Amino acid sequence: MTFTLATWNINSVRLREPIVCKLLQEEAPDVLCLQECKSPVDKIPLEGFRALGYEHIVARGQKGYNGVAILSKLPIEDVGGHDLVGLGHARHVAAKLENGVTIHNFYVPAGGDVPDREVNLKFGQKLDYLTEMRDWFHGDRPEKSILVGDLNIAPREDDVWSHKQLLKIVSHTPVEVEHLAQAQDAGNWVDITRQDIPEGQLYSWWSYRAKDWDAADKGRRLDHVWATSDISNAGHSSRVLRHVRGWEKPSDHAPVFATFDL
DNA sequence: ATGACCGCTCCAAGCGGA
Repeated sequence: MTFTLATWNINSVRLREPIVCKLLQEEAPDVLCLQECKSPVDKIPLEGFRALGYEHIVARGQKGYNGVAILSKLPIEDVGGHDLVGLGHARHVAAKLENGVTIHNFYVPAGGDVPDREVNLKFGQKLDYLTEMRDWFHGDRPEKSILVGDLNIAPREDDVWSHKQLLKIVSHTPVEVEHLAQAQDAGNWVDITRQDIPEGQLYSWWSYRAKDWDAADKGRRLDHVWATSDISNAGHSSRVLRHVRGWEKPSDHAPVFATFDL
């Protein structure tokens, strides 16, 4: 079977409901993973999603911050949410499809402004979050699994508009890239997006602050799709829907899609 | 400086985003 999954940081699910519905109508992924819902679960506007065939939803939410949700046309089972680092944040939820594939949806902490844990508590929490991801996957090796989300790190030189200018900017510092690589290695996760699109600059986020995000094109690839090798060894293809960044009242992130032959 | 915006909240100034 062909299975299409998308991940999208939508920066408020209530404000973005119209363009979430537009994406579901135009692209019809089997599963859409959302981050930064910024809503308690019982306040997520589900009716429009249900009307489009997304009747299966698992989510974790909190008021005003964070929040992750998995919308699915296929039946899914809620297989838990991990509160890594004990922050009390809604940053992870997992769901299992009837074919046994597990989907992890993560929203890794952004990490604040200063890339130094001695002066910036949030940066330390981000590194600790990635360390706990590593330890979790090292102790409980994932199989038949897909991991997506806003991981808030652009690991490769061609994942940012200027490697040199971003080396000391949170999201592209060497210490973050190393922590992300260790979490990836611990689970033997394959970077599906870069396996499918190995060459060239590729971004999924552009700041709201730029006057013309498209012309400036100072982006970063913060949103990722990973899979275990039992899934990545079959066929797959990927795309970033850059044009969605230009929709009415947009998120600052574009959705990242992956299609698998399961 | 990428660079002066966006969305949230005890409703409005401050936090967080990255």
